[in-house]
Amino acid sequence: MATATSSPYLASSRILSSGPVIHSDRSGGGMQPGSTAVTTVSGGYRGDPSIKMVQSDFMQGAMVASNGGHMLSHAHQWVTSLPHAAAAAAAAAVAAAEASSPWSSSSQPQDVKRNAGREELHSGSALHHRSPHLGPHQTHPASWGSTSAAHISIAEGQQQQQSLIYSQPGGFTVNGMLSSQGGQSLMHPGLVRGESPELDHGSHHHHHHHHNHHTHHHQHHGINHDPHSDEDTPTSDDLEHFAKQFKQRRIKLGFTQADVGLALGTLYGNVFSQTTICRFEALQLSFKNMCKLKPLLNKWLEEADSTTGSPTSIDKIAAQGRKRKKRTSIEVSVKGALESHFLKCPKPSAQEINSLADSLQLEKEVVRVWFCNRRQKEKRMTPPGLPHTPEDAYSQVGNMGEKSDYLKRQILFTKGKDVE
DNA sequence: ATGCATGAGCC
DNA sequence: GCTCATGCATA
Repeated sequence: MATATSSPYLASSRILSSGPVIHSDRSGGGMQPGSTAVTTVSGGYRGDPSIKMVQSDFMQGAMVASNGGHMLSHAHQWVTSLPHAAAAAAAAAVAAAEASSPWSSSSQPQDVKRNAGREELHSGSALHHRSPHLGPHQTHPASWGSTSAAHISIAEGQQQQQSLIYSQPGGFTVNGMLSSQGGQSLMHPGLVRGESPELDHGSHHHHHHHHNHHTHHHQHHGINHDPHSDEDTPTSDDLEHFAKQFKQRRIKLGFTQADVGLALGTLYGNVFSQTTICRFEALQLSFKNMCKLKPLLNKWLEEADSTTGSPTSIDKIAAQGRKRKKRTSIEVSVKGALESHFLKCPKPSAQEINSLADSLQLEKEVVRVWFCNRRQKEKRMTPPGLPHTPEDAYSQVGNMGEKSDYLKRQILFTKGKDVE
């Protein structure tokens, strides 16, 4: 009721019913039989803290890469689950205020938007939970590597200033209800400060290679330039180094990426997922985003190894009641088609998307989102399609001569230091 | 580790 | 509708 998102899927599923309900309807642009995409049906439960944790931890350890194969599913179906009564008291209150939006009925962070608190972080009590396991793992699934366009534009011409400090869905910390241990509700950390004005290029063309994107220099007000200080906009090199360092320390300390994400929540009120931490370590975030997270992670790092004996386990704040569309699995061949279209035209018009969707037998929305994600991927610090296995890396060092400096260092980066 | 998805804010 | 930050679900 409160939020009327512009999501086109609103029509079909709504919140109601208990337990997973499969809706197999779809209006406008539905898939035809023998479609090229499959929407898997499985998960669909609302966030259960414990499960979430387990999943995250598990994720890091196991890495089975076996794919049964895709079956052609008829219509798409997404699961709707009920925001059942298990909601935590505080959360319930917030959640109650809102219950629209196709799949997510979780409360939105409408409380603290950007601009809210921007004071320095006052770490009350540092808590992080250790993961009992600590498994050595890693087997990277080969990326669908065929990505050729490897030009990364770190922060293109248009600046958009996001809300860097909103609380996450589950973290109703803003309302001062951190039901956890110590209780103290933490405010949002301030860190949204100045942007580096020298983020080059405004070029939207990814069809030629630029080099040395990391070679930008900060030309600030002549203050101190301490790469280790979060007072200053770091260079790509700083970030790269920090990321590596961070990962190393984190592992030594015995924390998983998920642990860190949660700890950040307890420390600063901003919970992050395993995904984000992972992407940070792999430099797969935008330059700007990296800069934003660095101070936080740095802070955590300090807290972490200084507190190397503080058990204090926290409870996991969970995102309750989320109904999200099932992830569409796009066939490899179709991906190829999309990819080639992307190379020709990274920003297809609505019409183009429509026809493309039609020819590929995909929903328009799926295609649109695909392009959005693809574009976003292009903007990451680390170009997509880089080797993820030492072998590949070695083979690449051979003909390194033709690659850009940026790519070179990325390759070396992934090759040498990237160990977990 | 990564693919597809959501949503806020901007245009 | 786009970008950008972020994450669930999956491989």
